[in-house]
Amino acid sequence: MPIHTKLLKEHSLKVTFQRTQILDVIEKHGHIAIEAIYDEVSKIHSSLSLATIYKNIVTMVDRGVLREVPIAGDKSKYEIKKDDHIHLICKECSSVTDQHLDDSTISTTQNIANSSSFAVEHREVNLYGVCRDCSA
Amino acid sequence: MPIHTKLLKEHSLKVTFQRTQILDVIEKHGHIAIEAIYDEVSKIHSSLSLATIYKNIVTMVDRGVLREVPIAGDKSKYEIKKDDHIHLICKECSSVTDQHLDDSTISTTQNIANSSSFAVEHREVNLYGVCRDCSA
DNA sequence: TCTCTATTAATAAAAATTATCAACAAGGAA
DNA sequence: TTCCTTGTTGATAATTTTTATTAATAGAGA
Repeated sequence: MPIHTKLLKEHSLKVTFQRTQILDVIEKHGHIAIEAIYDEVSKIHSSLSLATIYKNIVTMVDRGVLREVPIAGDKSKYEIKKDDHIHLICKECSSVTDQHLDDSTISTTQNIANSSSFAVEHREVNLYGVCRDCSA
Repeated sequence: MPIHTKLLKEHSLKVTFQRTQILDVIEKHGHIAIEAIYDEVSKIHSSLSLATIYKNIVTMVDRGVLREVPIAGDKSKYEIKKDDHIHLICKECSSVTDQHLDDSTISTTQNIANSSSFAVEHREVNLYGVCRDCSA
């Protein structure tokens, strides 16, 4: 069974062509904005409605299939939900790349939250700057 | 000289009534969305235009007076720019509170960025969850 | 295959953001 | 202080982004 079919079923969502295409495109790009998903899925399914993208993004975020990555000064991007990690966000080319979030940082921030009696559900660590390619 | 007058002058921006009011409201709330700034400043300056808020937010972010705080599932909020810090973001009441970002976390993330030859300009550490008040 | 219900496409509507431009105000120069 | 230049404001239009509506369609279980 295709990986994204499985993912949808696990979250009790019907497996439609549109949804699997959306997930394929997100997976392929890692992080991608709504308009760009639409542009790309439209290539292989020209009758696709932009509203369908919006609705599916909303439902898949709600169900925990996707996660929104809000970005300062830009549109939000979306990724397949996975364990908390670091984002390196390039302000030149607006690329987003993942990095492992180490346990010490997790526990340190956990302590900070605990001291405020704040119950953390997930962490967002974004480093804004210039990527290797753009600084060359 | 009022603190926000000084802040504007330091960034070579004209000191207008609207700007100082906007900064006062942001300072008072810590983190606040555009529509809410408009609602509050309008109370004491009824002829205020919403477009004026938008234009000023954009220019003050550009000049480094303000910083955008993008939030997953919500509108961006804005804060007076200061050293990198942690945000505790409550998904119940959508409050945002600041916490000190410790040096060890800064240096750990710095190392991660270095290993990718990524030049960090600023860090965004957001912890999403439920605040003390809302979990009571 | 049939049936039920969720999903899609198309489109309208609403909400959010940006652009335009004449009137006005801030701040420096005289 | 007054004048002048230029940036800012307010009003509004235009654009962009997102959500709602609804009839037709397609997925998934019986």
